[in-house]
Amino acid sequence: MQQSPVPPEPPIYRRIADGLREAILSGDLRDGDRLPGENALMATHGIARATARQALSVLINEGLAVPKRGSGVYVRQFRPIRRHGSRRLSRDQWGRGEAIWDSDTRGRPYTVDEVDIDRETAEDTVARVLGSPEVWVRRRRYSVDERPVQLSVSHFPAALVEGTAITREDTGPGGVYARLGELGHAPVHFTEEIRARMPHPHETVQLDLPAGTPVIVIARVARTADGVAVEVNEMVLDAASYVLQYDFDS
Amino acid sequence: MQQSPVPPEPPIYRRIADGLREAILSGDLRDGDRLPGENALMATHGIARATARQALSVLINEGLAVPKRGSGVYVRQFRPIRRHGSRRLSRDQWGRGEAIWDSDTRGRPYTVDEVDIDRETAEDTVARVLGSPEVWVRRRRYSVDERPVQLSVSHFPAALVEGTAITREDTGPGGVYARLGELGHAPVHFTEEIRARMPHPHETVQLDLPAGTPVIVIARVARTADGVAVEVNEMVLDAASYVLQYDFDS
DNA sequence: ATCATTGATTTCTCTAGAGAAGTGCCTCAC
DNA sequence: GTGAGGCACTTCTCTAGAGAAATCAATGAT
Repeated sequence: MQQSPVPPEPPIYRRIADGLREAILSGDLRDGDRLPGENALMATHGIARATARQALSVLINEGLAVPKRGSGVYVRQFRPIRRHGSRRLSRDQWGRGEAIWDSDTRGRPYTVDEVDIDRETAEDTVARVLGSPEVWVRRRRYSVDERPVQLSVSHFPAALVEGTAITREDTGPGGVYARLGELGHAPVHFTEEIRARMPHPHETVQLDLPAGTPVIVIARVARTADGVAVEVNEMVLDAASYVLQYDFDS
Repeated sequence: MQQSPVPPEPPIYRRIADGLREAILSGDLRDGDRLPGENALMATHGIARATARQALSVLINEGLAVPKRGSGVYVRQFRPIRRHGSRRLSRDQWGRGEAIWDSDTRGRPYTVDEVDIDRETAEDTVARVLGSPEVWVRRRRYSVDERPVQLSVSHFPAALVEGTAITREDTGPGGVYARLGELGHAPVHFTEEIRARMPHPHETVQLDLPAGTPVIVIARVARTADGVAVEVNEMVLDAASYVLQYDFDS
């Protein structure tokens, strides 16, 4: 147990990264600004290419910068979408509460890029919650402003939705929840479980994620008034594009 | 607009990373298992050290592996704590003098490592929400099983809590919410905003985060029945240690 | 004016090698 | 047995250099 009398200096690449990060977080470098590239860092600091790249990779993996091959390295922009979980209780009662984080509140239009509907045998966890091994699965990708921001996989008990519009691409007005209501299984209770992690490779491709961007994973279970689970929906969100909001009373 | 007839092969380091990832996700390599290191990859694939390191760094930045200097590279483990949102803040709990955190850990003991209480001038956003530029700030770090898992910074309007136990280290039974209740400002409405991002350097140090671990940031605003904000709490969570849960009705 | 080509710039991938620093195991002295 | 020292192994940091691939702007042909 010996005390280190002199804290060792951080390595070169880290000192350079620290300096650049400071410039970004302090606002000296703003969204879309160009960072000094490999060649610039090599010249100004007198270091090898690999060391310059290592410094830049720190910022890239932190999600603060994005490299554009053949062009340069740029400060990452962050303009999140606000996704409301439970708002109904609160909205009317105490009016508009002011938000902590800035976000794009005006509703930007969603588009659904890809739709894929199948009848499958569910994974164990999904099958257990839904009480049905056979499920209909709706996979969708949502985009905002031409940018993919969310993947969504919905599971429905096969016996429940067989033959309904839920098994077709166009679910009709009101979407799947309206159809479930018509079947006498209107979802009323919701549970959402939230995690965050680094994306898997296929998620990186489908969401077009740069390095250093985590994903938020939401697993939502919708239940009827009787407590019967009628939908399990797993959503994968580009974390840089979203702020989730939940309002509730004690 | 030319179609690429032959999809180009991914670079070596990526193919190696893909193989190792497959082994991890498929379960061939499990929590704590050791991955082939730099030297092993160099020998088996006939590549340079830098290339082997690049392959391993992919997995490390994805949070799937953790390097231990002088020892090796190991598969990462994931054991989350469940944090209940809308359910945990029930009046019953803090009315009975129980801390909020108790229900988070499901009986697992938590410790407060660091406590720091100050009177400060708040940032703009916090000042605006609380309607008070002067605030008392409580900074805390929570650990479970000797591991730091959460940083928490609470803000209270200075005029409201001046002279109360909220400005002292020991807030007494029931914590700050019980004290606010005694002052006639019991928090009833809650708003939580959630984001995920890569950690800042000081967060990496304070939470002892390995590379490739995002943080979940929660900004909670607590309001009285009149809609007056009495607390703004920003929490930073080790994303690998948490699952958030919110229950609500439509 | 519009389109194709060229060339400079930039990031990306990889090789080869070297020394520093931390870990863990084994051996040896006590 | 118990602790100290040594040694092999591991990751970490960095240098120097080279070609591939993408971008962007300028140039030239139509």
